[in-house]
Amino acid sequence: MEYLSRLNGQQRQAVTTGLGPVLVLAGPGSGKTRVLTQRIAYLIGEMGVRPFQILAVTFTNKAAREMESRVVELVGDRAYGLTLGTFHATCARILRREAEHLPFQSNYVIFDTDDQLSVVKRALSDLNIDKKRYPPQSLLGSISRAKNELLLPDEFAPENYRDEIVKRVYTRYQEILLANNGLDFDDLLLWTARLLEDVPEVREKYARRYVHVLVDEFQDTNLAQYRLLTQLASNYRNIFVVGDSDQSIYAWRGADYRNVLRFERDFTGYQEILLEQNYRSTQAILDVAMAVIDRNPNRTHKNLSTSRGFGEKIVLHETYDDREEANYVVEKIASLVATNQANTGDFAVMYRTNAQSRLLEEAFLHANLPYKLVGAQRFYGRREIKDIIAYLRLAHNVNDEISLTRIINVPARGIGSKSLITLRAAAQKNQISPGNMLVALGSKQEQYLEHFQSRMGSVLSDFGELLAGWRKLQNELPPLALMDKIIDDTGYRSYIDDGTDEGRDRWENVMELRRLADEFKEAGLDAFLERVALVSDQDTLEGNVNVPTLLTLHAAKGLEFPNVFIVGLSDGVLPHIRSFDEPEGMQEERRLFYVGITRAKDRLFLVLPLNRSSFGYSEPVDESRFLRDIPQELIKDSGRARSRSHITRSGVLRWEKDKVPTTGKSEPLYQAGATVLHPVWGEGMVLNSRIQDDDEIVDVFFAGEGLKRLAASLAKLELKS
DNA sequence: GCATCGGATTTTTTT
DNA sequence: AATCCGATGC
Repeated sequence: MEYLSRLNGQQRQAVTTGLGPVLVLAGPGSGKTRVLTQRIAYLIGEMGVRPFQILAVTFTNKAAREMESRVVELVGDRAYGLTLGTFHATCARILRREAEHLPFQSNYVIFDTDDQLSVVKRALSDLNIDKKRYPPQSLLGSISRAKNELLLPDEFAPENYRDEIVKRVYTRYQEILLANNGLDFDDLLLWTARLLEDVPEVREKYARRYVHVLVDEFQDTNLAQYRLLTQLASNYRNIFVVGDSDQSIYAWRGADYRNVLRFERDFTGYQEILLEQNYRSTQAILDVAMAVIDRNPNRTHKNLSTSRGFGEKIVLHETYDDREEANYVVEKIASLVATNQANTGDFAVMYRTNAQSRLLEEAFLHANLPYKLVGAQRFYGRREIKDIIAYLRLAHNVNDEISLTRIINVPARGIGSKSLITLRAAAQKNQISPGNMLVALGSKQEQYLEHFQSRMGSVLSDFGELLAGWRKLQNELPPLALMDKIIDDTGYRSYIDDGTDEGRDRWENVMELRRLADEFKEAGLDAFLERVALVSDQDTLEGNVNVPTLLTLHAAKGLEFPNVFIVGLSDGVLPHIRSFDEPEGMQEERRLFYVGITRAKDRLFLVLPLNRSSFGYSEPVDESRFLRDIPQELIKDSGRARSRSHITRSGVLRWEKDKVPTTGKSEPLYQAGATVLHPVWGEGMVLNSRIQDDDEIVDVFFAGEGLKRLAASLAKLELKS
């Protein structure tokens, strides 16, 4: 129990509290994860609770993994059997196990946002609704909101004409999903919650098993998640939730702060514990954060305090435009690293919208500085990855028509839209799915051939034969082998790798996916597909790469960095223009800014461009209204020139242009972050190094000299440890 | 059935 | 600026 001594009084109270409902209100940096993990350890180690009786849910796999490893650190293999995972993954598993009670089969596939959009479009065309008048995106939003409120199509009560349309589309949408044996993200929560509410024996089973339920980021739960939790905790009422309403930034996807009120109402006699002591940031940063968040109405003021001291004032910097904003960030990072004030991995650059990452990436590439970018889209959104996954999904579940439509003619095999329409019609006539019709054609069931012209029939049968083959192998081969067979059968490699640089990149992405598939030798195709469907953006954050991180403010939640840049602080970006109409939205923007600020441990840089390019044009922009709320005495006197007219396009340090690194065989001797000694310039910091033509090219930042590019064979560098 | 061109459209945030 | 969609021609 020696670990308990490292907790403060409130934390210890939370960790060691007895049975019953507990609501922990935890400010940023107050050791929330620590409390959760130690609570689990305490239950296992001191209260004699068996791990399989504990359920802990988070929002991202990364948070789940981190909690798991910390629990293992504390109690070792006594943690074995613990249920710890994201809401979505936990639900996905329950649904596979309990599929017999539900209107789909256990080998269902999970539809991502793109798939969902395809389904909406299908529904619109089935119903003859004009998608110009009813944009699929917005209909999908309405459907998703309904699902988050646990409303099935026939329970959806229209309040206006648009709702009538939504209801019709939603009805058709859900029919299509079920016909495809597919579930969307919202369904995972919806069906699990409904299952627990509607089938008493299932509820009993889980409510009796899970003696303790723990929830991270409670402020981000939606109604479906809340109802799910109350069902799970219905037997023992040992529910331990941790959250911070000031960090609620997901209302737009159904998160409902009223869940805190519901909790207070439904779990009477609950204990409330406040964690206010901050262990992360300097007081200067906390003062800025409080100044910003205090402007939100209807909240109780939290007094964030730290024992870390005041620290450095924050930096507010204006640049001419967004391009120079990116350059400023890169230069600032380089100079802090070069002057030994920080390590390369100590930085995060945060922005409101994903599109803002592009200029930043360009600036980093230009300066030859490595970086990492958080965002699942980056990988899983790629065409080649989606193609391969669609093939696997189809092999796993031939009813998945969305995947079928995606790849039936990729690579081109002469099955165009005409054939597809004919296939669909024929399948419908025979009361089977198009996938099954193909499999039948491929298995030489000639009776179906009569629906097609001879050439069409033979191309379809050929493809059906392939599909039938994969389907058979799907259970025998590990995911990687099946993937290779598909790539081989379809000639996918020569299709994608056309000899261009882009083609090579695309093939490398496929190789990356192969590597991931290889990790699922034992777990199987099921688990692999679930994993690729439920990756979150944060999950793409690799742990130990020691380079700056680029990420959205949303993705930054739960993380911390010594030095944080928040860029694009102009009105319309942060707060985003789409939130201008409703005060609720504006308040959420403010919380988003607050989340960003409170990620910083030591230094905070707020950067704003005076001009911004959008759709190809550069326009002057106003500064973010949030900046006006920060007291001057917390801001370092820098960057904010006497007059805005002093800030011009000129005088920007441009880093040497160079070619992309070649593919050398050996490893660079000098690693980014290492200190080297040069006979003339003295001590410098390695920013980047790569092998080029049998030599090593090293970029070194010398405090007095600036950035120098050196050839290792000539420069006589000495590596200091 | 497929490639190409031109015009429209895009940008909120994500499990 | 970049991508997507639909119409057109081959």
